[in-house]
Amino acid sequence: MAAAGAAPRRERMREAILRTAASAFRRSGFHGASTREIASALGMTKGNLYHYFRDKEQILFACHDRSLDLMLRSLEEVERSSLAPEEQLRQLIRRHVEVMIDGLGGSAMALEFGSLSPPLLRRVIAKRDAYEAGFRRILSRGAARGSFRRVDPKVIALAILGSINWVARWYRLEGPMRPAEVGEAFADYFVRGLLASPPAEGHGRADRRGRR
Amino acid sequence: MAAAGAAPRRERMREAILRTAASAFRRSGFHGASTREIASALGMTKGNLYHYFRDKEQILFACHDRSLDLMLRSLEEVERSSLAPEEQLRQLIRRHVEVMIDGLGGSAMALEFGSLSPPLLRRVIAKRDAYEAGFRRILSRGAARGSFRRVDPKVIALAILGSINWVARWYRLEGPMRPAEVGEAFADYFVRGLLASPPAEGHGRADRRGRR
DNA sequence: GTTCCCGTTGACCGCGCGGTCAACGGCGGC
DNA sequence: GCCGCCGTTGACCGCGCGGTCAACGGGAAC
Repeated sequence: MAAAGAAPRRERMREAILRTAASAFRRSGFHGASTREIASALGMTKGNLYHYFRDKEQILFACHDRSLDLMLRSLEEVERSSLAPEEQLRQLIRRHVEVMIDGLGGSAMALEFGSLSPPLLRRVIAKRDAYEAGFRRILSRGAARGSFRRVDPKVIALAILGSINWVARWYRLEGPMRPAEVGEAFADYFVRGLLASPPAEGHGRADRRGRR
Repeated sequence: MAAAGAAPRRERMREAILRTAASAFRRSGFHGASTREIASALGMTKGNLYHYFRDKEQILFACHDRSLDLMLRSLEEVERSSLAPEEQLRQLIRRHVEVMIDGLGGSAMALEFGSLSPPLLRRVIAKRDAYEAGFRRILSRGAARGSFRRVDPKVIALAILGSINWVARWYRLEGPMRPAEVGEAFADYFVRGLLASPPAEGHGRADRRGRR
């Protein structure tokens, strides 16, 4: 056989399992989705899952870990670019939305992680925190340049991320909107709420605020 | 006796159970939280739960149902008021955030409902849809008046609601922010992204912005 | 043709789950 | 002072879960 696939057989199987499992976890929750059910959706039996993952928890962990890696890669690329902060933010939001929808495993960020044992939980949280920190960094950079209003980056980052992660709860592939359209709408809305001056024109030199 | 408490004993017990259960469901998921664990957090034994609710599913259903009723009541009050749409939206967001945090272990709207059986699920979805419809109505009304930009009300409503529901995932009472501050920050941000003309800083709101 | 290995199976295990129920006890009504 | 009732218990049940393992089979390597 030629190395066309590029991904070793075993690795492709692991990925298929993660996709299926993530989807089941999202539908029924970690404890609600049985290993039998996941296996059967893949056309195999439960025992076989354990040749690819040590246990169920490792599957949940891998879901989170992979999708967080995807997100972190997006973040890195966007930050390395020379785009203005508002454009960086727009792009990051777009990509996050698309990973959330297309990268089926992607929606892992919306899964419960309360069910992970402390060591694995710590690793997931560390990556999630790194991602959130990047988000806040972009907000702060934009504020420093004067293109964004000065907001609390923590709360606003969580607001934006919450919206995006929630997409996994309502988006349906059969629906009328393409993933990219959702991403565009979100990016537009969230960036607009941050801009110091109205987008169309007018350098309305924002007010100097500083109470409290 | 003196009707001071106003709520019959039994009803108060039911409410306590719902609070505790909602919190457990949020932490571990519906299937991950055992009835023994919920009962023990209330200082009782599992069997006793079944004197207040027929089964575990009824508990989850009641969580959703009550918090949706709260939200719908908010919506009704806000819509009946004569406030401008942007002020209605601001208030609705504030109240939703606060119910989410303070309310019935509040965050029921953020719980999985995939575990409900079809008949109960339908009832929950009906109420949720009614609430979302109200949200969209306010957006459309604002657009009709020219105070809001013309956006897709569906997507934007889901964006806002996602953010708010996500609060249940990260808000900690021990944290630095008061619930009302989160609500204010959200209301401000989400309304600003919708306004057709820049805020102009004079809406008589007693907001305090700026971080330390 | 023979060997070996890896992906796969299905029978099996113990556990903790959701849910049931007979018994009980303390308090309010009389 | 007695009765009846409601809230509460804890022993109990069957089930389906996550996880294990001996056995097997078919394709690649030689």
